[in-house]
Amino acid sequence: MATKVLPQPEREEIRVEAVLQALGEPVRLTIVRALADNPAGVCCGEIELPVTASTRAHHLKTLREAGVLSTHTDGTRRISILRREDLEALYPGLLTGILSAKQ
Amino acid sequence: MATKVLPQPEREEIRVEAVLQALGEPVRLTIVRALADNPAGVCCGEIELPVTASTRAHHLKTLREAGVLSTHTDGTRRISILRREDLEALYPGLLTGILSAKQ
DNA sequence: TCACTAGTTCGATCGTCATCGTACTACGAT
DNA sequence: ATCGTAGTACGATGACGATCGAACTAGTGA
Repeated sequence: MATKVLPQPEREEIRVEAVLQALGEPVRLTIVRALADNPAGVCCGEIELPVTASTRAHHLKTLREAGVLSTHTDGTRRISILRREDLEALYPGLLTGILSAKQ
Repeated sequence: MATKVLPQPEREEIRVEAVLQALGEPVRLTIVRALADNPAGVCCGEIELPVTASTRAHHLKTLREAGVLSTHTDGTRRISILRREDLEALYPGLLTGILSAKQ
């Protein structure tokens, strides 16, 4: 089945501006919250979003390139996982703070 | 001298999307870092920025309306202060995480 | 009163990006 | 092989926002 990890920045390549800009978009923040609720990873299509599939793919790419999430293939599906460890190492408390928002 | 506080959202009116969007802009992040280094407040013009005065005013307004900083008049000057307490109460760890970034 | 200084506001411009539809790729099942 | 499903890539469009200059406001000091 040869799962494959999609290209993403190394931990030391992650820039805080990119992370914040990625998180500062409502749809993407929804995605991040969904990923936070599912540490095992989520299939992109499972997250309910008010946008089409192509827009969804665009946001996932943005989040991946910013270093917020990691994506690996699983057959025809793509599983995304929040890069908690990396983000916590770089910006301790940031993720927790964001997720603690009462929305 | 009657200093006056410029209009800003109450703590419970602050939205995490607005905060993250405000912080996800390089110039504004520079401003926030400068404010973090000066808990007593900073006069807008003192922060070295690669933009004109009007753009600077625009960014300060954005940050104020997002609830990131507070501004009060002091004669002809305007002093801005990071709303650390409010942000820490709403999103504990967020600010610390961002500021701990090695840039 | 009359400048001078600090800063805002307004309108215009320009770039970026969120969104969409369509076409495409890749995997799985029949 | 063929079809269906999951998702991406591309090109176009429209909206938002970063930027600027110019005009304006307000406080300070001569």
